[in-house]
Amino acid sequence: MASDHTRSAILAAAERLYADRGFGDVTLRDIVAEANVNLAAVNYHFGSKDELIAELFVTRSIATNRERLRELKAAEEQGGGRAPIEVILRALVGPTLRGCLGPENQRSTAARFMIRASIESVPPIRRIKNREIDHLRKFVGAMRRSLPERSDVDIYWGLNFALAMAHHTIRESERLTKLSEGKCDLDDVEDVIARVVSVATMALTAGRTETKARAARDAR
Amino acid sequence: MASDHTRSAILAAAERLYADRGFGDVTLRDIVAEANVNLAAVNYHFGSKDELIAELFVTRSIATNRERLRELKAAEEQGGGRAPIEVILRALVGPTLRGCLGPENQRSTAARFMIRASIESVPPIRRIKNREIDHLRKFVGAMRRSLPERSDVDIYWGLNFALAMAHHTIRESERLTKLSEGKCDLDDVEDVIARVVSVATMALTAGRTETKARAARDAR
DNA sequence: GATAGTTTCATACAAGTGTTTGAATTGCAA
DNA sequence: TTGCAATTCAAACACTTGTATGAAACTATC
Repeated sequence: MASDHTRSAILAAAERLYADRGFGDVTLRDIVAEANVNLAAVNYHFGSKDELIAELFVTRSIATNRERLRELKAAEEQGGGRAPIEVILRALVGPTLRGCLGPENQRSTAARFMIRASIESVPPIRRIKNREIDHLRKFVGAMRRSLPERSDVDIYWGLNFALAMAHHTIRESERLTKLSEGKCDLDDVEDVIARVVSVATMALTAGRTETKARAARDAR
Repeated sequence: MASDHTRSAILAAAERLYADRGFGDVTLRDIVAEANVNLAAVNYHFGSKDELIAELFVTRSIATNRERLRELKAAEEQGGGRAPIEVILRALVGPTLRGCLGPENQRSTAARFMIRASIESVPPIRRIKNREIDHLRKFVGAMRRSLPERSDVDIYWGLNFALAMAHHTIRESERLTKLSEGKCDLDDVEDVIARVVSVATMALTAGRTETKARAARDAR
């Protein structure tokens, strides 16, 4: 297994092409041309196209998840096993947002790849995402400890909305920029994180949901 | 143009198949088999596969947008040109959520198709979605009138988050059900709408973001 | 430096795709 | 009925896709 040169050239080329042009119209032939390797090398080193994509995605999402858990663990240790909800939420959405937003011209290939993966949702990636639930449960646990008086249902909804805001902002960042005519600064990642965390925190700490829901329903 | 029989049979079959199996693995041959028409009929009546998909999506999203604007207009007229923010948000996310959620076994083909369109994001559909901005501007206008003291940036972010929660909940409804082990009832559409509207309203009406964030941080 | 295992390569394969063609059929008007 | 346009049809076209093959080139070990 001398140099791994071919293998990593394929990975790099594939990530770059997928990031730039999406999964839809990048073929194995495009990839091997970009990597200057033989067509058969993909199947030799990865088994199939789908496994190549899976490896790319797994690598990146493991890195994100590790960073998430690192932040979460640090926060809980500092708080003696119980972290403030904002810090938990920040650990949940911060790494993803930091990894995908920021000044467009200095976004890493990895970031652009993950944005694509978030937009296009191709089968091998979807399969991996479905296994992400165990990872999320760790955040559910931390949130329960942070807000013990809160019902499970509210916790789940809060988690869902936090992820919703983060992922949707990544997916539709271009549209938001256009809609707001540049007034929403998506390059200021920390501001975006603060906004998402703030709203998610409100969702989780405001008066009981049934009350809110009834109030909202009656308001019409 | 006697009966339109073939044309509408293709539309119905395509919508049903796409809804059930996704855009990825439904071919024109699948569609014409389901519709009991000849393969060439698709190109004869629609020009191309992409135009067929586009027509399906346009039809459905026009219907949703019309419903949205109907609710918005009604609300503003009732309020003398200015509607409460909750009602505006409800007009924004209500029709979409009502169209896509609800008891799974009684979801219309149209609903399941729109969920697919929201998950898979195929090129002809993406092109159409990009033209949705003008439609959203009408809601920006209504929100400005409803919250005149609010900055444009906050309005845009509020709109973004409202759409985020609605669309993400639709896209990931299966995962939320699994994560919460069924505790989050996605069949109760009006409850989902109330939750989304409630959180989005808080996002738009709470004190300035920095204040909110600090307050939330201090609240522990 | 011969040998065994790994990696690379050109090439072919098999299957599936959307689209086109041109003849047959149908439906309607003169 | 005749004529003409619209529609349907079977067939083929043109092309791309991911994958498999088997020989060649390399690499490291003895």
